[in-house]
Amino acid sequence: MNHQTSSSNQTRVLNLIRIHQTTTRTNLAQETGLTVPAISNIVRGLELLKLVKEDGRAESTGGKPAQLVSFDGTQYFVLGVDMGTTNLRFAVMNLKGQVVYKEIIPTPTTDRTLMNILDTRIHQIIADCASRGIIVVGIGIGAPGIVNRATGQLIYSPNMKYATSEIRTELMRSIDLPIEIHNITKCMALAEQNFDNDDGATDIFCISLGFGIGSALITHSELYEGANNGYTEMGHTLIKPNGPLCACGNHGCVEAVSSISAIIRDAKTAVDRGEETILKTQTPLTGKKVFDAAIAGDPVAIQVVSNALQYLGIAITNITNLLDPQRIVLLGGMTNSKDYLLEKIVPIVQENHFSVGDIPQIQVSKLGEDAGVIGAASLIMNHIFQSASVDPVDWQLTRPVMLAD
Amino acid sequence: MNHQTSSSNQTRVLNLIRIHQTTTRTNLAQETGLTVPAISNIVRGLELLKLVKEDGRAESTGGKPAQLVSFDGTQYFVLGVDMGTTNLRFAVMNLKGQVVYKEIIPTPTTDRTLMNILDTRIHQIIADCASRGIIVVGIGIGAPGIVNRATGQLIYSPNMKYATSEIRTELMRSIDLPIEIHNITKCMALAEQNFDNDDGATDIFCISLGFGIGSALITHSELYEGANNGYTEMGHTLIKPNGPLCACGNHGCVEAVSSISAIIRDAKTAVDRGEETILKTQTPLTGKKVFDAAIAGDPVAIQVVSNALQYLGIAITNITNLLDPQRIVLLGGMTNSKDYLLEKIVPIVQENHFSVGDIPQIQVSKLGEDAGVIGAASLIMNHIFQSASVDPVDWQLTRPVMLAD
DNA sequence: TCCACTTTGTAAAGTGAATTAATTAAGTGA
DNA sequence: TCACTTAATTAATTCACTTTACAAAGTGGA
Repeated sequence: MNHQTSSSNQTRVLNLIRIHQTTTRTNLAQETGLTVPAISNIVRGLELLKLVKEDGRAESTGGKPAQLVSFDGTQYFVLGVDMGTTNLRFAVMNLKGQVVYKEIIPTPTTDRTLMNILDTRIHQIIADCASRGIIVVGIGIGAPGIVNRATGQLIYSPNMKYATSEIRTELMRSIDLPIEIHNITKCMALAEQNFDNDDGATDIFCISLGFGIGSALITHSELYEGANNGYTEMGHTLIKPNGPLCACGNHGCVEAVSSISAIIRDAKTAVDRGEETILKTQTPLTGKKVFDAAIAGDPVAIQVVSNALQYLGIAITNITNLLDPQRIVLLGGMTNSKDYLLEKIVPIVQENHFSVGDIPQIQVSKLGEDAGVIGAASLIMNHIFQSASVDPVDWQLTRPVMLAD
Repeated sequence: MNHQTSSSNQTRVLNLIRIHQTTTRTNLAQETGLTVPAISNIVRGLELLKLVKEDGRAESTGGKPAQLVSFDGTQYFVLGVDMGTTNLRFAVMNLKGQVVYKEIIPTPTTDRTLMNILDTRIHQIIADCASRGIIVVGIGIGAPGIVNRATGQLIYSPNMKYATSEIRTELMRSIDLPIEIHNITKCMALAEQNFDNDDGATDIFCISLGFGIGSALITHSELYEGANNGYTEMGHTLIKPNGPLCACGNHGCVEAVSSISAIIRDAKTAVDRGEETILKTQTPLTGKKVFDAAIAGDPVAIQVVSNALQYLGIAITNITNLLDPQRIVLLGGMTNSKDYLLEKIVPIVQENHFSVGDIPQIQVSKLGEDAGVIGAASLIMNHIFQSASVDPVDWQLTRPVMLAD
């Protein structure tokens, strides 16, 4: 029987420990197919890296009780930045996604102030944390729009017009830490995989429901990138022929029909038409106000929200019929109205899906508003998890599909 | 630098040689990150297995000319079976997909005759080949409908009503060779990846356009299976609200609007309405006849086909916007009218796609009617490619994600 | 309270696939 | 012909794993 060398087995063992949170050497040996002495060696290495720690003993199962081995995510920290269209969110967290520092500021409205704020806040936060003994090992950034992760360029971002395309390159000039940037929904998908995935699903479809609608897909336990620059946007699939104009220039995109922007637009139209609704008094209108009015029974709000969610439900049904993922996760501002959202959408999918058995799980992320920053930080964390090393030198090697030297 | 042990590196080297068709040891060393002596060892092993052969010398590049190493797919053979709704296709081919024996018979119309025919023809073909010195090492079967590859069960197949769900289990009773069964479009996707993939694309979306419409997806260079039984059917996504009734029971599925069945149905309806068309004289109507009439300029045929392809074009645009694959491949009976098909569909995608740059490649498979049998055979071939072994004992090991012992 | 048994874990020797280093082989070009 | 380049093998070494043996720490029955 041939097995694999440590560099590879070390990451396998690390990730098994991470998934189990706490386990035994014997169990790791069974799951990997390696022998117990080999596992002992590997675990010893991970302990030296402070990625794993001994954690008491298990109950005896008829013999010597096993020493428990558990993931130690508390020794290293990553800064995640969520570049939202309304707010910039910063969070420093450990490798378990536990946030130790958080900051939210309004998104500046011009190109230069945006870059300046990003640069100064990042420096400040890293310094603040350092003074508390918290050493940040890398920075992950999530941005709305199409991002080329390899080059770090923001390719297309109609909802983030004051961002330059060279955010990462510019920040790298003054910051001497690994920096990664990616599409915010793709980041969220990484967060879901790392920190909201108790059943270890390998195929997860994520939908972020905010002013825009984004999507991201995990297949074979890896983020699906898409060709070239990765235009993987469920929000810009056609759901309503000859429907409303979308920010992308087409008509009838899911985003143009089912996003918070679309709901606010339709609510305003109804108010302007003079329809009888409590929304008249709620200026400025927000998505949450329209949802709350619908939940409270306001007929105009119900009409507006139901219309949006009807199309969204069909769009999600098409995802289940096309991809049959293990789980569909909803994220973003709209999930503030979690119960109402699921009550409306799940029955639509159940009624229209193709498969004979059950539909995939459809759930709202447990990560809430932190999903973005945790996902952004996951861009960096995944390097650690996939190389079993906290040294950025080792991270490069594993990225372009196992090229050595 | 740590690399991996032979069992894993052997498959990497084998597949690199397969992709290059012919290459040099030095080049393999560069691509794998291994050293030349290590590659030499691995290649020697593959030569003993008769999966690789020496193949002359390269031109000198200023020093000793390199010995060329090439993939030898001619020593082992696999039987592929395409269980079509109208025809059963059998083909024996080598590991390069080169067919050495082919047979097409009409699909029987009852359960028992279907199983009997399958059983007797497979035995006969294997015996015939054996007498010519062609040893078949395994059998792959592609079936229309939902297939659980792990259990070998046909879960759901409205277009194949005379098939039992236990095709594989029943055949295994009398055939002492590895047998695999999977959804036919998923098989075709494997064929595309193995034998119609010169640029080494890692993310490919395949659509089979026949009496039904099937789909399959390759991501991260691996077949995407979907949850549970894998209901991954683009043909049953909704494209036309309140559209025609589909075989699945829903209304307005892509299959109900854009398949050959749908085209024939609409053509018949037009004829029945008494519209002026040469299709009146063409009984029984077939998909090809309607396409040919459209190509010849018959206005009713043009109307029927254009309507089907308009919806198909939008459905494909939604795929590009959602997944942005490197390539979309069209297969199945409708691709007999390849030029007309692409002329109609590509402009629709170009007009409606979301991405700023080019749309993904959209092309008709070069494998033609053999795509099904080659794909079915690929179920077996991939075991060889992924284990670098022709011994079925080794195949089991690599399937459930690297379990040893 | 032993004692046989089970399970866990380590220590030490052996294995095998990789590495490095040295050498041979086979070309090019001045 | 000679210096140089590139290709490939051989031989010694390294290192992650395995195998084997044994120690440690529990259970349970007489």
